[in-house]
Amino acid sequence: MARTTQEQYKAQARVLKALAHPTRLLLVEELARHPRCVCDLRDAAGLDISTVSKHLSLLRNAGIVVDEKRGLKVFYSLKTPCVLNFFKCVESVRACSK
Amino acid sequence: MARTTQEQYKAQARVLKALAHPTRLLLVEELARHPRCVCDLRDAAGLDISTVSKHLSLLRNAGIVVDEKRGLKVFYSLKTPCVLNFFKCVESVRACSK
DNA sequence: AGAATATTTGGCCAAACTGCCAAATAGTCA
DNA sequence: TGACTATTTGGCAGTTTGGCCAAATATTCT
Repeated sequence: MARTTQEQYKAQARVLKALAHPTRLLLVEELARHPRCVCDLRDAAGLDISTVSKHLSLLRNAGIVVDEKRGLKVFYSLKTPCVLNFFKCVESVRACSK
Repeated sequence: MARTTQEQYKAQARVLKALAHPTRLLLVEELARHPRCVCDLRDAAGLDISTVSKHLSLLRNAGIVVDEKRGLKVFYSLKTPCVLNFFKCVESVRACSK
């Protein structure tokens, strides 16, 4: 297998960075249950809706969620449910590092 | 299962954040092969040794690596090899999001 | 002790991040 | 069209990040 390049590390880091924020982890977990509109996610996060919208847009750019407009509302859902594996991974790191 | 708390999200985010940098991913991959001293890792990363030292200290604080002094050198190694699962996870996200 | 080597720490600076508010945009409905 | 709702965008302020250099620290060896 070829050595990992600097570009590959950057791409990997982009994905991890997108998830590396408490609010975005909460959003991902909410979306794991089922698709939600921004206003529902604002309630779940307890932040200004513009802040939530920016977090979602960041997750979309990272390829983690997708959005779909229905009438006035925009529904977000997980594009890559495999991202939920991260939760388990993180918990094992935290368990190991006790 | 109890709902994830804000504190838990913060703790999870700290782990992800520690990994969310190209240089630190490179360091982790190097350490996955075998323990290395800082000077070797500096060569692998191609950065100032003080910069590498700070990245390693950050990884140590996150519980991802441990250090051991041997003579003049300090050897770092993975504390939680399970962290390597992240590479696979990230690659699947990137694969999903094509 | 003094010289040499390996690492860490502190300081600096430019860039990125994250929250809020206000304004702009898009869609619905009377 | 005009009012209303949902979301996004732009801008501001305070904080964090990540690189380098210089200085401090720790260890070894003569």
